[in-house]
Amino acid sequence: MSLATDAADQPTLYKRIRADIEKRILTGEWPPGHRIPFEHELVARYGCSRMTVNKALSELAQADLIERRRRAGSFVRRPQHQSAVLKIADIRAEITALGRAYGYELIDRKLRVATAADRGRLGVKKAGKVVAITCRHSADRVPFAVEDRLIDLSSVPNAATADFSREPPGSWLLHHVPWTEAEHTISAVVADDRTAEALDIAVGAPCLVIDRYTWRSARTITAVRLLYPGDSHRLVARFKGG
Amino acid sequence: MSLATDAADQPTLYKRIRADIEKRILTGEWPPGHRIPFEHELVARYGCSRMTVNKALSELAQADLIERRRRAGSFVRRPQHQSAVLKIADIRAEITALGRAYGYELIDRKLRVATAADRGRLGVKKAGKVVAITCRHSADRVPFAVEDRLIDLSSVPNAATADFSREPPGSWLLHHVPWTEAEHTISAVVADDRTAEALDIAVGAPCLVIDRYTWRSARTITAVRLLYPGDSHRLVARFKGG
DNA sequence: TTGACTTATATGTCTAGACATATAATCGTA
DNA sequence: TACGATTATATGTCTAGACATATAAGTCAA
Repeated sequence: MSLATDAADQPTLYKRIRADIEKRILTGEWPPGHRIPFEHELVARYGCSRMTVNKALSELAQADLIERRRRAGSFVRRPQHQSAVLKIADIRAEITALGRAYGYELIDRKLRVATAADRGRLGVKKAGKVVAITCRHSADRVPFAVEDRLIDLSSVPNAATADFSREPPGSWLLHHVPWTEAEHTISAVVADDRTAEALDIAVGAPCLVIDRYTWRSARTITAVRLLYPGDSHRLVARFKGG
Repeated sequence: MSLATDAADQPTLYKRIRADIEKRILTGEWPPGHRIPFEHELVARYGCSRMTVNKALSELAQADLIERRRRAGSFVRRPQHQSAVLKIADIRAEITALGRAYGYELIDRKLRVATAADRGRLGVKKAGKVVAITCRHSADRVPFAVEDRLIDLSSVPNAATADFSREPPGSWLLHHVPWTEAEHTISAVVADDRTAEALDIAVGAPCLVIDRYTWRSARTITAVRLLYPGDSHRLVARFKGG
């Protein structure tokens, strides 16, 4: 994530090793797919112990700059062409973290055999059962977001009996179901009647939309659409570059 | 980033330690500002060496979940009230990467002494000169985004003479000016007359907005607002958890 | 009360080993 | 040739130490 700077600014060895490699990757000297020197080679080059180069390489791997493969070595990764990453734990945590009072309201909960629309949304073919939930999150008693969620009961049978009248489904899932993969799509819409009412905004007002799909090893867990008032809510990201 | 999963899925100790702490943070059990047990306490609790807990804590620090302070301890960070990270190199690269034909049109370019509004937007106090640019990006001849940009000439004097009629300012800056920090804010608005015309959409149609500020070590370089048609454009992020 | 100095302590980095584990490469066999 | 078993090897994790360093907290003097 960060760029290589002068060695003078980075007295520690592992940072220098990391910066050296990072620089070669970012300048294109080592293109995607290029094999980085083995740990034992770097150990020899820098005259340090293996743990030191291992720390440097581990951090580069954590930053997705390189990929490490046992027995094969470490390789420069293809840059995520538009890597948009959005990490949301859950809304309750988000609001609480902002120091505001969290409020939750279950608007609707239905247990049904998946309709064609449900199946399309979840990306499944078989017509199993699903739970459909509509609820509202608020911060300091002001509507913060409305949530429209579908949970695949064949993946999460427990969800059929969970009490979503008090605990938001996102938090419940977070505590009960581990996930392996997720996808977020951010877009914008204008509020329809139902949304406008739930968010207490005007019909036609802009809304920020986050669609999230969550899988557990190729098995769909849940699909959720979150609608935020577009003028008040913002997704902010701050990051370092070179 | 990742969620806590069963210990069975995470055989290694440092990952379990990391997951345990992560879970407590994400569930709010350990709120922002809370002091995490000292390394030596975790060493005692898990019965392992200090390097093992150090690795767990280092990764949490790298992921910005905690902050480590010498002599004081490790503390839960206030989550970037919604930690959204969005890295976009530039629109031209984005469109090209999608395999679509990139088109660019300069709509307006003005060189002026910064107005009060300009200064507010750039976050500077002195009334230096700025370049204000409005342009349009298209993909396969369909409007993709309109860009409204301000460049601080006291930070980037070269921008005064750069030819933005052919090269988009984002690409030009990327190649000519190194940056150290950036901030993105994503929101939603409805199209006004000018935007509707530029994007060839209806007035009142939803638009996704990305505001980006770029700095070079505390010095503002540029402020840009990108407007995308909200129904067609989407920011997609896919990531792994667990 | 303020400022300068000292001290205690938690983290930061590093070492020289160890064993585990996934897997590329090799070899042997059908 | 194709496939299965074996081996070599690079990474993954871990230990029990070490010294460095930033800094919170305490001490003492002006």
